[in-house]
Amino acid sequence: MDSHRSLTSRAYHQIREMVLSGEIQPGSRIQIDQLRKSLDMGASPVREALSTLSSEQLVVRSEQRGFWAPDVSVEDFKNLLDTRLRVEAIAISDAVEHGDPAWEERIVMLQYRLNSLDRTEKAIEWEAAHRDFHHALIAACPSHYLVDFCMQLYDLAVRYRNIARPAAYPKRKISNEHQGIAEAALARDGDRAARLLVEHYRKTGEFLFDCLSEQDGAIKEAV
Amino acid sequence: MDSHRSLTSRAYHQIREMVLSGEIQPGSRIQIDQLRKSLDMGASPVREALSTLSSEQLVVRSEQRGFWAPDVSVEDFKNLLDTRLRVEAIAISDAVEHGDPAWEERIVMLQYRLNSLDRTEKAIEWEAAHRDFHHALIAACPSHYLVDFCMQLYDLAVRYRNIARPAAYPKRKISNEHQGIAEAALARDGDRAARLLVEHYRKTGEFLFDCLSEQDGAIKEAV
DNA sequence: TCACCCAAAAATATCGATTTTACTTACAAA
DNA sequence: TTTGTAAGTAAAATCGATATTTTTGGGTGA
Repeated sequence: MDSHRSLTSRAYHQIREMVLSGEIQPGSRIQIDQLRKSLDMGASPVREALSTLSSEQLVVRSEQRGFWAPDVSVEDFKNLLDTRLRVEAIAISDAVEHGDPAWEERIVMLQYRLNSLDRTEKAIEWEAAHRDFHHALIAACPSHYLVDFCMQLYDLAVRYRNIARPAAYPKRKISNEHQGIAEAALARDGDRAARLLVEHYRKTGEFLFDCLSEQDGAIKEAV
Repeated sequence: MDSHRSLTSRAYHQIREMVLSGEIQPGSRIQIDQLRKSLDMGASPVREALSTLSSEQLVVRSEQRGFWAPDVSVEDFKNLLDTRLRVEAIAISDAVEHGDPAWEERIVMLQYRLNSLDRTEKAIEWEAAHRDFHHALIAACPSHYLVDFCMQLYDLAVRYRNIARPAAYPKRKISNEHQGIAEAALARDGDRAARLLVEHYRKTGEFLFDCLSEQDGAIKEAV
């Protein structure tokens, strides 16, 4: 990729992936020296990457004491989801209002791609396509501030999805939901698109919510 | 301050101030070596600070080519303001719904402090108090994601205010507007608080909008 | 005059080593 | 026991130097 030219950006992307995937456990310490060795680079690029990640909430920095993977909690996930629903509803309405033909075509293309990929067999590609699809929906929103914020929340939500580790994905046809949202967007029905998107997130959210609560329970029992 | 213990955080705050105040001109290059000397420290803390700032949109990073102060434009300010109005309206409604006595007391206290300070004679203190006041209004919003985002947008807006350099501040009594918002919030009238807050920002926004447009005109004439 | 290429200069990116800070353990005094 | 203190250890923070990359400026040929 173009953005992996410098060691700093390689470190950024790799550490980011480790946090999002749950490979680095929530609440656990992130040691610079250890990363430095496993990534085979000096401390500077690692520190820079961690600094950047910490202002994206993907890493928590404690002055003079190092870096940590953020804690997770049902409470936090509730806030995250709730914020996302409301902000992204605004973003998609804006996008529907301002989208041009290129915006439409990209949505169509990505929806097709998403349908072509098997979620479990081609997990990496599916993840990337899913993110691209949701980005494409709101990409025509004139405020890049809003779009960037939505994608930041998207990433944090994906982390919760990975950490909740659902035994199996729900049976409801997610691709149908995607199609509904895309159709509403392309039909320039902003309200409907927003409503369906919110519903889509809320359903996924509640499913994960249950997974998380079970884990919490299991942990408490173990103690 | 507590947060200035490390060189990195000193660098962060100082560079941030330089960008927000307009001391570093929009679009101009930010040279590491120059900063390193003027701040009297090594390159590492400076780079870390710049990395952090770049993911807060206060600095633009161009891979392998260094760092720059973000460009400004009327278009961008429009987006920024518009985003802010809508997101902060949500935040203050939430805060009004969830605020506790400590939240109320802090608003009262900060409004008093703000009124006691002269905007031109005690500019630094006024700025800090103004930021604290606006933060206090939304601080009871349960989603720290939303609150943090609002404050990020607040800072970007302050940058525009500093860059627009209004010859004189408008005559309208800003403290009255603040009081109106605070009263509505304390009376638990979320809708009214949101409406007044939006109005407050929009008025300031349009005022700055004019200043910026004039500057644009002046620049074009000079060329 | 203009476009193009190459060498010198400047600036960024990175590393390895040093310094500083925070945490832990051990021990002594109350 | 509890409290306080001091030495030792581990990790982060920082620095100075080196390696890479980009930019600049001048010269050449069409």
